[in-house]
Amino acid sequence: MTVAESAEAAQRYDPRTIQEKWLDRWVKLDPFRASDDPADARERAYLVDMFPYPSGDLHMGHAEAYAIGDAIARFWFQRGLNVLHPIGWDAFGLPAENAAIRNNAHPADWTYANIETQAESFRRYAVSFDWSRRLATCDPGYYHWNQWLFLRFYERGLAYRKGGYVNWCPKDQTVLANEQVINGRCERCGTEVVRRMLTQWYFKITSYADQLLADAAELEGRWPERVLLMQRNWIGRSEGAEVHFVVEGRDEPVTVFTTRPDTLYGATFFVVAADSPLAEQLCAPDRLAELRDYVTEVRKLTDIERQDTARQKTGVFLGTYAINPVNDERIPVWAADYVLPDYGTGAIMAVPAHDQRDLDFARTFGLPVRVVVETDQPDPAETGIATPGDGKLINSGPLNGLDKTAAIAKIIQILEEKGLGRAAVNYRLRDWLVSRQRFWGTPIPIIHCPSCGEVPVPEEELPVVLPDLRGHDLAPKGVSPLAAAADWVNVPCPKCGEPAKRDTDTMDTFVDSSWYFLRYCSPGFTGGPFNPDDVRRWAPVDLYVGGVEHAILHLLYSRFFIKVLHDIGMIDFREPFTRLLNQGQVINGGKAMSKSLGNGVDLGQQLARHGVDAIRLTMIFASPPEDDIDWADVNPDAMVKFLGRVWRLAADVAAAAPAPGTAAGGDIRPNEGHGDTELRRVTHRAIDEVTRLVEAYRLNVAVARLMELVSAARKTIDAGPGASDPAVREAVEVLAVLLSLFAPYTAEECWELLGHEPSVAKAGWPAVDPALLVRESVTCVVQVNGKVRDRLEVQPEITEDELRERALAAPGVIRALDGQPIRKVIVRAPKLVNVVAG
RNA sequence: GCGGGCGUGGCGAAAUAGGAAUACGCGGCAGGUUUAGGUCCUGUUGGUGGAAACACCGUGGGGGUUCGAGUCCCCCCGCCCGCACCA
Repeated sequence: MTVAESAEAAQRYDPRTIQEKWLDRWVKLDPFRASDDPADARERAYLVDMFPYPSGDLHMGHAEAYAIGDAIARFWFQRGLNVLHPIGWDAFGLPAENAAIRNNAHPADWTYANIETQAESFRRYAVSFDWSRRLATCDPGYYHWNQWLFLRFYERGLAYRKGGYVNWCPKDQTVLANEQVINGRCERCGTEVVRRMLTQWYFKITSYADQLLADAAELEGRWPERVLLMQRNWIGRSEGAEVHFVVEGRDEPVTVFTTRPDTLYGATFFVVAADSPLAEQLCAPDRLAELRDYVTEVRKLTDIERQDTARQKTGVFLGTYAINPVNDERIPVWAADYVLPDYGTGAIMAVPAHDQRDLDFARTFGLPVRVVVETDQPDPAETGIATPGDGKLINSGPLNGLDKTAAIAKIIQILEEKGLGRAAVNYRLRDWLVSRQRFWGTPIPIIHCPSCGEVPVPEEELPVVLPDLRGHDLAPKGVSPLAAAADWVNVPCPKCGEPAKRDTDTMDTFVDSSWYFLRYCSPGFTGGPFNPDDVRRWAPVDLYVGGVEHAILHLLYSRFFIKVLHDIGMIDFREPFTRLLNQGQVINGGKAMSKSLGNGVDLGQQLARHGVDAIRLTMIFASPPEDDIDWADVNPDAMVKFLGRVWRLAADVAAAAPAPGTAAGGDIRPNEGHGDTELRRVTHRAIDEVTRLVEAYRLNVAVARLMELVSAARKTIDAGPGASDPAVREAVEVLAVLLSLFAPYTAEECWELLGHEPSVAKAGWPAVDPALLVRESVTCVVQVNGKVRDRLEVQPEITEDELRERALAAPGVIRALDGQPIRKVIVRAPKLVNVVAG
């Protein structure tokens, strides 16, 4: 490089050189360590970005999510808070196993290699993490505590094993939780899920259904409304009653749940889920063969077919009768697949007149329909349209004449008095199936002993470390690959010492992610999952940033875990995430990026082409954080251009008025009222507005304000007092600090050009001079009949009378009035006058 | 079907508490700098009419409340998301 060339390079904004320089310095400086010092008086703040799954390198979606979280974390740092902003990896899971099968390697090799790649990319992406706290859930030092927590759940009856129908993914050869079945398909691979009868481990999340629902109210306004709504729907609380029906030939009554006990007199038949054990129990012996044939047919249906509501109703009569407890009527018992075995009690009373599904069934099989709620709608038996429930009860004995609410109360009272039923609440939520027949997960710390049964692994023997199994076949076979590790499986029973076997299933990875944000508080702690003192200091998480795809799964499970830990007495709060911010997705050409569409955008290439700062700024500026960004609609070069303008401002200031020595600590130099007042007003308004905008997560608008500040500073240099004006230095120093939230490399470089060290990250948020926010004059809009006809420059403190007078004299007003009489004048000093005429 | 959200320039988007619609950026147009292109800088850019001043229209459509509505209320249309035989 010649001297002339290097001189020119020095005057050009060069993102690449800047990046390399600061990346190096930050590693040494490590500016974002959270302080655990109890004597640190700064207010603490805890921000967590949902941790990534280490499948390859970071992608465009990560770039958006972490740019948003980082802007807010850096804002908190600049505001002087003691910020905890950690990172880790959700490192167990199927893709690692599948990659290991493909490459005949160990899942750990693939996982840890990807973690290193992502960690390096995070550094380059300049995210303000406290790197001393990084964790990976596949470390034995982490999953040790999954096992420990599992045993705490087990002790309290919150972890249990039961047989029953489960969702089974034939491709992944493992069971799935209900939450992982999306439209009848596997959440991971999209394969249609089938039902299988298996014995599996569950967490009793249903015990917390009411609390999960009740506490959601506290999150109102702090979590996105749609997430709360999805959770409420998922929990699916309904109020009603349980009613006991005696079935002829059976001693024990059968209980049904109904939300409409008031229509009990309209029950004309009884339906039990065909594939529940109850169906066989209620079936007359001579009908058993028919029932079994029917169940075989039902089994052939996939969940997707079964959920098709347009499907013709099917079922079989079981040859028995149930007795309606309020009128002793004999009603036939049927088995059908429209009644679900695992909702309510798996049996219903059918009221065809007022329930569409029951009516469809009744019409298919010629069963009677009896109207018990009087409405102005035509007869359901004729129209095939069930009439809804609001009206006066008829044909219902003591309920006649009552409306719905009164009838429900009355019938519940009658049922309870006679011991025939009671008021009841039912939830759609089912227990969380946590065992998986896969290798790469946390081993379940239970030993099965032929004589002692389930025996917890003693605490001092934790962690139960995964066997290596390197070179073994990890391919899914429907039983856990761990079963093949004979040395590992066969152990003496901890209780009796006789030969026993380890449980070979592993835990759902959502167990790992249900509490990782507590582990960050003390990642090396060996006395428990977390150090309670540290958790008390930092948790709950003040702001949680991540995608809406976890609205139910992860967020519901985490809330459940926190409630259990609270009840165990390990923590003193009941909700994990005080605020939740769901960022949008990065799409391309209106569609999600995907290999099959060939519309993927590679983050590495984007960063190489435009630089980290420009990509971060593109992500922030494109739209509000919650909205999707269509990469086809954005232009990172525009951000490069903007960053170049900022850099040149700093270069101009440095050249025009070299800083008098270096200001260590890096405070913005007090301006003491010098320089161009107009620019100073713009600067202080920018500080004020950006502060409020970032606090409200309105980051795209905050960037727009920075752009305005850049334009104002440029004008002052080129067409005003020039680059040596103190107001210009002040503007550019402020700009560097504000910009550091979004474009840290460029901000650092500017800060250094302005004569500061060691890092803009240590600068502190600039203070607003309130005197500069007061406007000298205000533009008053003068309307005639609501239309703007003139504008006046007025003093902010102008009186209503004076303003009215001036407005009526304004030329635009006189012209618009054209002699019409004035009926009314509305004055909103100092901004608006509306003259009503005619 | 049920529940929720959203419709603003050619495009991404702004608009404290009902008070200047379209901030900021992209794209377009014009000019300056430049040998040229690019870079950079400046101006301009909702529609219609007009030389201009200016007028009229304009936030999916229709109605309403109000001195005043992108914002509040009612009806409709369109798009997106969630749930979906949940008794």
